Amino acid sequence: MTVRQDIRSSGIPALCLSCEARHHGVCGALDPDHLARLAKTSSRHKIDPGVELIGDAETVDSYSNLLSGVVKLTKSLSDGRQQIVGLQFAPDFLGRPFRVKSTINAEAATAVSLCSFPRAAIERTMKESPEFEHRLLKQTLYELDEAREWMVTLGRKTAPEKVASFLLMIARNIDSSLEPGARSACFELPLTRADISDFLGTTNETVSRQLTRLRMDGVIRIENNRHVTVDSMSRLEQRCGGRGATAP
Amino acid sequence: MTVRQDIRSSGIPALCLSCEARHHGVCGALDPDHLARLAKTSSRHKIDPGVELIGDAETVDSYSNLLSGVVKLTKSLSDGRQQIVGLQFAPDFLGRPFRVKSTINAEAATAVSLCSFPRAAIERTMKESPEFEHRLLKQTLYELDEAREWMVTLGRKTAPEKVASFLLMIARNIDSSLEPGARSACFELPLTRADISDFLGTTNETVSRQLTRLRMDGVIRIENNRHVTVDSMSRLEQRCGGRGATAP
DNA sequence: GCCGGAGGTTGACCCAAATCAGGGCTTGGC
DNA sequence: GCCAAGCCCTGATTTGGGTCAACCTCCGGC
Repeated sequence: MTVRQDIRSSGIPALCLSCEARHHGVCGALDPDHLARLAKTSSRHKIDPGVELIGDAETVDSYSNLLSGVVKLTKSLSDGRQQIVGLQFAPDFLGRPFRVKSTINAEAATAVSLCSFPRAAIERTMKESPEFEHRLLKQTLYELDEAREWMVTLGRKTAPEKVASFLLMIARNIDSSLEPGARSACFELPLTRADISDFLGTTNETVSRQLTRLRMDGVIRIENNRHVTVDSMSRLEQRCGGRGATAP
Repeated sequence: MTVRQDIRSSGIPALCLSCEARHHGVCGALDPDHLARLAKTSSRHKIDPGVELIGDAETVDSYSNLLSGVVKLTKSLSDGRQQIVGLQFAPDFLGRPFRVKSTINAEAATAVSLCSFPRAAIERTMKESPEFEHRLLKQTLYELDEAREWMVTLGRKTAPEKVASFLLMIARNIDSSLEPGARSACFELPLTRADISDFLGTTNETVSRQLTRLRMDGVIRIENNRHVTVDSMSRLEQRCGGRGATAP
């Protein structure tokens, strides 16, 4: 409480205020001294869709908090085949600790604004504040869970199930007012059809076909290619291929 | 050094000695006091292939270090489709911090021996020793990298490429004497054909066909279904579909 | 020895999704 | 207004790998 007050009054970027909203914010854990010191080194950036964040000279040696927008993490094979291996939403933390060269590309999927810190500042904070590292561990564990969830989708689901699962995941991440038992949802798709297919391991034609099928069946509506309304969340869930059953 | 001496003389299980072998061992980071206290709570187990480790009453409330053997982490859909989302080799650390119910199944793929600690002891150590948590963060980051690497394989590689990639990964994990530029390798497959297909998102028939194709082409030899000799690592690598190129 | 089951291989067939191709809508530049 | 470039949709065709089925080998039990 006091911490957050202090942040607000000292003009530290808004990201730190929102960190507690999702469990993988990393700043909320800091005491006021560390926060203030970290804040002095921070800088804000606005990034256009399609711009690379990692591999770019300006940001390669920094860590950032994502303030708004969506960032896609991709890996490619040498012949051009590409796979999206993760999506980051505000207020996720961007950057890979303990590693100089990343094998992952990060690219703005939508317009993105972020608040970045020099590598040295973050690593110093990490050393001095165990609680900060603890938060980072939690975010990493969360991302690992997400990645493994998608491995099931990539390896075992059919094309219709993949697209339904994707819509559900986006709905839950974008439409933050969404309750677990909500009957409908409404959001802007942060990705093009081609991006979605890179995420799902299919082609843009297949994504397009499955979306029209969902439209025809009255499960969703789409306006302007991007604005999606899910009329029946339950019917969308049914098409995801059966949520993980741990016991046989 | 002294630490490792102390461990040996105090009869602490061997796992702690091997932790420094791979970067994701977690015990090497502890000071002697913590180590000794942790060691008192430890117990050793031998597990047969096919036995579930998580979901089982005896081990659900504990963390373990894997001493030998291979453990597969799986997720299933309600209709029975299954995906292996991770493999753990000695001396990996098993267990999911900060979470009571796991959505993941862990099962011994081969005969396994492990050394387990009660949940409370590990969590206490984690609180008191930031260095311990730091190691855990590193292991988690490493597993995240592995998971993302496999997402590319699952989403974008063909069946022949998948099988070649799998063999290469196993070779690198099992045959620990393997140098990056080695010309050949030799190891026991820790998984059945069905397991391999669950890992690669295909069927056992496809795995079998691709293995015979590799045999016919003189890239590998197989004895007793499990013992694999890679005669030409370079030709195997060529069939993996082109290692990740970050820049286009 | 006989039997049954698990794991592995191979062939024949078929289908879901990739590929190829064409066309429409929107947006921005000139 | 006109044109070009993205992005999206849809139809026709092809194919990689899934499905089904048969058979083999290796064990362990009795």
